[in-house]
Amino acid sequence: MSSKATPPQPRNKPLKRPTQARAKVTVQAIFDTYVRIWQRDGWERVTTRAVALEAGVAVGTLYDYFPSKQALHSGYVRHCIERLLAAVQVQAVEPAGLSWQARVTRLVHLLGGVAEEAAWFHPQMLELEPVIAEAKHQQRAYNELLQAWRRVLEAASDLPAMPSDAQLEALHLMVWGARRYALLVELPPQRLQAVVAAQLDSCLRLLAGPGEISDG
Amino acid sequence: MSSKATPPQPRNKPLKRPTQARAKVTVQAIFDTYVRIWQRDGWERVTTRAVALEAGVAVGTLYDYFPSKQALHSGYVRHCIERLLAAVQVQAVEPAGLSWQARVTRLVHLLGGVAEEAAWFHPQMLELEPVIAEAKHQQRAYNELLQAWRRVLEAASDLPAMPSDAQLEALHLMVWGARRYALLVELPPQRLQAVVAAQLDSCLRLLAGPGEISDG
Amino acid sequence: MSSKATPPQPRNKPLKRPTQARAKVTVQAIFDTYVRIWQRDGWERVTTRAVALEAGVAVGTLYDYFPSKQALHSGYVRHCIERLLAAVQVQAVEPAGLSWQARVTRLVHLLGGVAEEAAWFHPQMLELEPVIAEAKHQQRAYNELLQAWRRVLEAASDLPAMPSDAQLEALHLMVWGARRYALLVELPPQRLQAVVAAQLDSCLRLLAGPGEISDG
Amino acid sequence: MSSKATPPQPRNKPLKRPTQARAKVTVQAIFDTYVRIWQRDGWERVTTRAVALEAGVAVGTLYDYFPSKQALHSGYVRHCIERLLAAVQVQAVEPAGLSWQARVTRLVHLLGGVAEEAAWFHPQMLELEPVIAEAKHQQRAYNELLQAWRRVLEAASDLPAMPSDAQLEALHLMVWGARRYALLVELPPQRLQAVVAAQLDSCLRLLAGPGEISDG
DNA sequence: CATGAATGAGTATTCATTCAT
DNA sequence: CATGAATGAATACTCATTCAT
Repeated sequence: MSSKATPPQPRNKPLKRPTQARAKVTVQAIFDTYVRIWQRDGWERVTTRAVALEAGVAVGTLYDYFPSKQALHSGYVRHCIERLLAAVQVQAVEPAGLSWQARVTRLVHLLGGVAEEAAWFHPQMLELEPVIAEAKHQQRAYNELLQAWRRVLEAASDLPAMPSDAQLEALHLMVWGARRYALLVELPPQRLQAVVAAQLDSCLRLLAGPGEISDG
Repeated sequence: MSSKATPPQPRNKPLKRPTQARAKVTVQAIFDTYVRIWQRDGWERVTTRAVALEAGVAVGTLYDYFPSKQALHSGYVRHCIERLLAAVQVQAVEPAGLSWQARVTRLVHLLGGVAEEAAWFHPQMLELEPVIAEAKHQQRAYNELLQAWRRVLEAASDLPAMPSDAQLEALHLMVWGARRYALLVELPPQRLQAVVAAQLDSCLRLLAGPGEISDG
Repeated sequence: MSSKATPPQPRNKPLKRPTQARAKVTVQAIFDTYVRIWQRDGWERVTTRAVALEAGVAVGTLYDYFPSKQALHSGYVRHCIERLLAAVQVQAVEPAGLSWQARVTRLVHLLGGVAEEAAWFHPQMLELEPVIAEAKHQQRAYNELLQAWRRVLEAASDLPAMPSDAQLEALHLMVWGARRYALLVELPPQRLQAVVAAQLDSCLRLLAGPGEISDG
Repeated sequence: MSSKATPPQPRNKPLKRPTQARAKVTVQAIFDTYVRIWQRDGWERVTTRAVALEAGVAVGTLYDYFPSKQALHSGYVRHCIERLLAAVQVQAVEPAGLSWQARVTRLVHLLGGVAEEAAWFHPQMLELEPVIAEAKHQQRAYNELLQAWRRVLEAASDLPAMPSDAQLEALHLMVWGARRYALLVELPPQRLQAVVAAQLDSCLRLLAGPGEISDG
């Protein structure tokens, strides 16, 4: 009888799912434009209108697939992490018959190479992620990558001893965290290369066994 | 209707330098409020108006000290990094007569402890920094911390061999980057502790000497 | 990116007339959904898309029958008023041989009961009508209902004296306006009932004849 | 440590209260413009931007005093009802020594005259009120006006008999509701005048006493 | 000097309407 | 002939910044 209306609640689901081929193209164009604007003009210039227009669609179309700017960002990050994990999972164990050192070296380079591989891993984006979204994406990636390390090492039958969980985490944190930090401070490629070599050396030593450290 | 303000034209210079004691107190209050609001209410709530009001000054006064929001942020980060570097520089070399291992251990813990030490090093803030400002602060901190490592190791007369520049950088990147990354993924304290131990072990090995790594 | 629609240029005529039986069903479904959404979710949620989808047709189909949202609303209100007037006209004169008091009582209750009778007379809707459409529907209903009063009273041969036009209008305005206002302020049923009784009493007196009013 | 931020909740209090004289002028200008645009251009054209600009202030200034469009509307309606009630309360009892008939006549004309008195009582606005806001304003006005009737009648010592509560409500509903409805259907002034006379007559009879109604 | 009222460009988001399929 | 993907003008609201008092 009176104005008992359900309170307006923001949409949280996309109106449409990109089922048709045409729609998939649209979504991909939006993702591409999203990251392009970010990199070219900075975060402040990433507006839904700008993304939509530069992607060649109307704002309304963007909102057909992403119910909010936040959802666009989350969707993009999920998309990226999916690709990252897929790449790691496939390549990490692939060529059989490698020494464990070779395997680890491959993985370190694979993880490191991720940055140059594509714009979708621009460090600024991941840096900002926890601020504008939640840490869950990062945490998922962290755990998945930890598993990747484990699988690589388990596949290496000649490894002297499987590292402890803590060692594994240390390994991953050092390799991945150092890489992220290097991108952040924009370490020149040459220095980066040298650093990666030193880092790899360190990893191999850690995995090679206890060794002897003289503690005077 | 009354005062028609000309459209915002950002100034280039701060109008005042905090030369007087009273001014320093004001600036400190602004800094404190800045980080307090950030932590309590999130980045979205950090507005110049909110900061000024909660700091007990008028918005205009805030703008007397900081010509823009950007300048406020930069000023705050500079302030933090100054304190960080001061702490490192003082403590790193202080107690003479330590073994190099002890020195390195001290430094690693010092760097690691920095995050829990105080709010002025809130990780979210540094994560966001490159997005809303430039990378220069991070770069300066990076270089200064690299010097800290060098000084610590140079002060250790019993160190077998001074590491190469690349090794030094690798060392720092791993320690610092891993720590940042651990904060990002919110690694539980217990696991963090184990990881730090493993990491420290790795650092000590690296510095202990070339060792032998059998590369099949 | 695909179909660039020209900016909305409202058409002037409905493209189809619901001549076929199937079309009438569709129109009825749209009307039903229109009012259902309004009542359930409030005016803000009444969007053409929502109406069409919930009615089980495509938006485009809705626009085949109604050239604009405005037209949909107007069509619905016309539909309602048609039904209201039909009900009044049929019932008002029907049982012959009633006293004029009984006739008036019947009409008052009929008019009053209209609100509780069905959703198609939701008061909010009529309240909003003049805002989003024109007053013409209300005016037409007003005039028709005035005629209903006249017919009822003309059919009552035992009525002492036919009231003047002004009296007739006063009668209707009081009965109908009071009812609308009562709905607006959500008068509780019990109080409403008492009020209706008093009101009816007043009507009967007015019609009974001049009476005597001592005006000091 | 992480992004535990209080969720952004829309402001519900004005940032400023119009304490200074200048501010009061501003608020009044906003109110005037609000109703002017509504009447001149219709509800659809009432946008916060339009109101602010035509009132000669910036949008931000409007939002300094009204935290939302809803609040602006509510504030305006409250403002109007306040004025209405003040007028009624003052004038209803004022000239002592009047007959009860004269008092009632005065009140009826006072209530009726309200519409011509000022734009702030435009019927469309009150019609829309329950849709975009809550019924509470209307209910408050209803109750206050009921009290006005009671006071007026209590002040009339020569009134034959105090009407029952139901009769009082019926009286007010008829007078006020009829007037609202007459405005809605845009009854021409001449007919309105005649109707008011008939209505007044009816009221006086109702109050004069039981009378005799022959019910055949 | 400090103040805080006023500014207004800019943001995310909605929804009536069209038309290619 | 129905469909629903795409359109984009328009809206409420924010907040860094200024300057008259």
